[in-house]
Amino acid sequence: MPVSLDRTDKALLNALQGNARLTVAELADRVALTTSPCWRRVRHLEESGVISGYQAILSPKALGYGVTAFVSIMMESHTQEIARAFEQRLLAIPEIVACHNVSGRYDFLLEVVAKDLESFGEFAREVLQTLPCVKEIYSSFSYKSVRPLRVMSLPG
Amino acid sequence: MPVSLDRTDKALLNALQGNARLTVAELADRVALTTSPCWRRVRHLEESGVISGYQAILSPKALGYGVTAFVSIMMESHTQEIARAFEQRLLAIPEIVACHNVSGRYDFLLEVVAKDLESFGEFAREVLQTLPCVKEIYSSFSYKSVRPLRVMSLPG
DNA sequence: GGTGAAAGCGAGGACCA
DNA sequence: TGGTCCTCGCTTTCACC
Repeated sequence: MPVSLDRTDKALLNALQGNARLTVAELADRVALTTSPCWRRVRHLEESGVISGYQAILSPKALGYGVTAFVSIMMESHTQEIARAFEQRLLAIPEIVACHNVSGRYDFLLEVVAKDLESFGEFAREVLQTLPCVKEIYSSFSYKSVRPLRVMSLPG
Repeated sequence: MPVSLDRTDKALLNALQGNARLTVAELADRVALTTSPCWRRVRHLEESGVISGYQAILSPKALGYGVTAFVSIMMESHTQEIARAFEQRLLAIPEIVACHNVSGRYDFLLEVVAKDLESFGEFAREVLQTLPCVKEIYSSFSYKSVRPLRVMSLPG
């Protein structure tokens, strides 16, 4: 599944991670190519699945979400069906921004946004705690996002 | 800081979170507008900071990163300078995809990618453990990303 | 808030080295 | 692979409702 990338591809990916709206002409400039080969490379990166999509990044603050929390959830049991059903429930909750099934002491790690601490408390009590088969919940709040943009740097 | 959004704005944001490359014409279609007002709305969302940017999303798998780990780090001390310096160190490490300063038992929560478990182990030992003032590290591995795309759903 | 139209530019393809 | 040129359609910005 890994795709081999040369220096130019990596430069393209780094640029597009910073700004997905760059025109092919601007991209071509940055990697010292003309538009055609540049465009072909980008298309190849898309088709090979290296670029899985383009996303507008929203500011939680501007949307009124002052609190970002990381919530670890321990399940009471670990059967396939329970996990699958649980994941479906999680997907339907809009406050959950990201969600991983993880190893270790807890089974799920969620990233949750809320208006403020109070409304997070309400959310935890009324939504998370009432999910079936939840044994334990641990919440940790983000004081600050050290790396505001999720980026996979590709040195190269 | 919160900006008030009507139904149409939310629809635009939901659409752009799914695909930042949608043309204004396509967007206008989806929200039953013509291109001009649609374009004005998008620009307003950008200028008001609701849309903080546009990003190409890369596939860790396609880049050869088979392992995603969440690493919790406990510091030995908590002064401003130490935290600041520590954060600078973290920012320079390309394997770290995301990073938050958090409350609770641990002080930092990192999301890290690695080729495989073995190379993660090496990374943890040789890079993370050798950072100054680290007291304790706890790693948890992602079996599966339940929500592949980070999205803030905006119902309404 | 909304429409329609005009100008300019970028995407995407055909073709060559 | 990379480069040149060409065309269609979209973006962007008018003036106006």
